[in-house]
Amino acid sequence: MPELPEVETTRRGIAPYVEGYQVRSIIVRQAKLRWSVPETLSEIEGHTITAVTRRAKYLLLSTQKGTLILHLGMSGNLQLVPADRPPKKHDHVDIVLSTGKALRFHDPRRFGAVLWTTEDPLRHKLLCKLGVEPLSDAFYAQLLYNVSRKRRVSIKQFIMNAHIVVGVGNIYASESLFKSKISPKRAAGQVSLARYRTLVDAIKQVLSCAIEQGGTTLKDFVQVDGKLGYFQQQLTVYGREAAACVVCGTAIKKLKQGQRSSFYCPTCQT
DNA sequence: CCCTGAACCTGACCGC
DNA sequence: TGCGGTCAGGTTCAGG
Repeated sequence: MPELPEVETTRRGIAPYVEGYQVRSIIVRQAKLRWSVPETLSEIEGHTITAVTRRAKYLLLSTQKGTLILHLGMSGNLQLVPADRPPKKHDHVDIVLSTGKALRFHDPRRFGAVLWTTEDPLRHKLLCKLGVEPLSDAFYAQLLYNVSRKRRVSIKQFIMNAHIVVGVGNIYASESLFKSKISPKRAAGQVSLARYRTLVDAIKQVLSCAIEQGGTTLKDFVQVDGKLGYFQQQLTVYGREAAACVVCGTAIKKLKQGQRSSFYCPTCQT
């Protein structure tokens, strides 16, 4: 379910109900997620969550004792529910708070993760090799240009590589390339500095716009309050195979790149 | 180091 | 109604 805007929307949604409150208990109904939920996660019980932050698509719940690391995978979501509400199918983990509410992790496909570290979370194995945040000043055209020289991988796969830049998921990768008029098939090493400037701007715009909209570009995005996000009909190419390009009317094409679907306008994007 | 493809898992949908 | 195949918003890992 989540791309970066959905994760950021989730972070903003839960923060007011979580920050400053104590964790009463952890309930694990299904420990087998992407990685097993560690037994040591119970160490968080009795500690106060001091901050909810995000790195890439990971949510970090900090306490004095350690940090709970959450990833929503493909199909995960977090909801704030009364702690005594009966769990539904795929409600794998509850973080029960002293307020009587629980942060409930739901994830049918179980590609998500709930981890615990007492070290600096940014040094964690999963976080330490991540690329730059797309909405930060550390993400700029010259960086992409330099890193992409001699790379033959497609530009689409290149911008989705989390070692380079994080948070550009499959939908927004297609959308950003359309906005910057670059073919997803073009080799990353064959993209000019000028075009990387356009692309970086497009990625920043597409992501921040989606965050402003509340991350509701995804049709089944469930917000923290349980409401379905209002699906904005604003995707210009993703999921629009054979439909008319919003700019020139050409039929949108679909192709597979690195096992993922890409959508593009063969006329506008070169 | 770079690149590709398999793997993890469930559910929805489509054609027969 | 059932069955098999395909597809889905992510990411790591093994191997060439």
